[in-house]
Amino acid sequence: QTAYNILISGCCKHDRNLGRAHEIWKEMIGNNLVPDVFNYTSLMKGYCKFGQLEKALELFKNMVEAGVLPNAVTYSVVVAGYCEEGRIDKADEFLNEMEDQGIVRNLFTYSLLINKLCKERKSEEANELFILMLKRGLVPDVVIYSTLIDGYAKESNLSQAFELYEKMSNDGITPNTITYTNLICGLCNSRKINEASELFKKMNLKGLVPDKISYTTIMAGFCKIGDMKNAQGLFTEMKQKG
RNA sequence: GCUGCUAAGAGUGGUA
Repeated sequence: QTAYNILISGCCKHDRNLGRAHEIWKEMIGNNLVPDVFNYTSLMKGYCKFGQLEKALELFKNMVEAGVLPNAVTYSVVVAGYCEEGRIDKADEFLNEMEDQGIVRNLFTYSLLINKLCKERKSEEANELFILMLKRGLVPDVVIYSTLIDGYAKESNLSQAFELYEKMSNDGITPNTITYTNLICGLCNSRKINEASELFKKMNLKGLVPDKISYTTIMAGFCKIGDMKNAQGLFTEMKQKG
């Protein structure tokens, strides 16, 4: 059963293998195995990821009818599917149904909604949701903070972005490479390359190792203002460090 | 084809 799930989830990573995933699914059933919540969720994720939300919803119905209880992961997979289609309203509705079933919203479900709102450049709404989440007693983590920071940074609302950065530090949550990259990206887009550069150094001083994305982000910032010299310097450094 | 290796969340820029 677990072996089947490895195959199914593996197939679900590329849309061209979705059909294959379904065949494995059928084979599994043909071998008298009853799909469990993992199997359902894996296949549903494949469908959600590649724009076939209807099929995922059908599976959801099937599993409930078969007496297999969806868990928080199952719900969040569907929520991700709704978000993918830009249906935040439906996603939220679905989460209400989840809560009716006695499963509370967690960091993952909030993160999905917050991320989608941020991507739609609705950071204020995202922030309101974030505050609601806090009121419900959930403890934010570095992912949620980074998501929100990115949202504000992308709206060029740098003051809010840095305010959150301060807040998370006060809350004892350590910013990671992604958090810094998000801030740096915001600074670069506002042509504040000097501040971006400072932050990049600060990040290194804190022992964080810039990755490929950190480098390309700040390099793009230098390129943007025509400072090819520094851009190339960073590129050299990047190659040296592997 | 790019970054795969067992179910859910975050970051850059891409070429056909």
